[in-house]
Amino acid sequence: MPELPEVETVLRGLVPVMEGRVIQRVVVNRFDLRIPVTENIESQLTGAVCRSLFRRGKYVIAEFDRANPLIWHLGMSGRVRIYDAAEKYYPERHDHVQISMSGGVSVIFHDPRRFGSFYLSTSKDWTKDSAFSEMGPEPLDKNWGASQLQSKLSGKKSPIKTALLDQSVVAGLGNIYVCEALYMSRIAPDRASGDIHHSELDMLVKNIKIVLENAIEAGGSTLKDHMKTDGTLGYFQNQFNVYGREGEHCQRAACHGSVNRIVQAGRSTFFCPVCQS
DNA sequence: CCGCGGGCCTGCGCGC
DNA sequence: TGCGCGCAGGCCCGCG
Repeated sequence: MPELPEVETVLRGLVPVMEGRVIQRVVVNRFDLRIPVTENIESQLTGAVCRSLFRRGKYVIAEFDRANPLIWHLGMSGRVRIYDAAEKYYPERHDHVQISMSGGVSVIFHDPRRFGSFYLSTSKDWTKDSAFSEMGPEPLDKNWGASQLQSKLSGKKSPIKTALLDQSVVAGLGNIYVCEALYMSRIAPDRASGDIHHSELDMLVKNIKIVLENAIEAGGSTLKDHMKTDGTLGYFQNQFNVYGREGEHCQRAACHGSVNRIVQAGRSTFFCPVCQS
């Protein structure tokens, strides 16, 4: 799925069609996502005004006037399509939820692997939902820096690659951007988290922010293109330095290394063993 | 408590 | 062309 930048892109596509509008109809085709879709979600959301739509980590949250917040996650394969009033909806396999908004726009949640979620929080306060109780800081928050990261990593023996995937350390990072940020920072992925010097973490934090901001910017332009064509909000192809480039020459001109792939905690890690140490 | 492996699902690309 | 396998950007659970 979608890591933070993709979720942010989806969010930006949804805000203009959902925020401030009334939900006119909800159709759920499948309730058995990894976390089941709330029973009766159709009746709970029909007629509700979407007050605000925002992102936390890899989740999209919608707040309503008369229903508890919607906790929406795209899992690994989740996508969103948008049909405006003039367009015909062409159903596809794995279209699990359709939301019709006032103004005539329909939002489709499509997720082949069904690792995503689409449920109403049991609390009026979304922060009380268990998805967020242990969630770490937002990496793009101005207040998130090397000291905040270091406090989460101190004493940790797990490799830095694995630690950065832990949403309680920092929210929103996934396999791709962790690999990219470590490469940019010249930090080897198998370094013990607790041993990484503050100055290195400072570089790492800066690069995490840069890689995420660049991806969001790329998503923004992709979004513009997609909105003109098929209305799909999903992944966008990005130019990665190491991710998926096993065997290729390191992108750093002066480096004679090549991209290696190893498995850490069951996940592929791509890195250059020459310039990352 | 921590860290890892497995499981949840379907689809895709690869090698044979 | 068909088939089996490995792999996939996430997250939770259980085990050692």
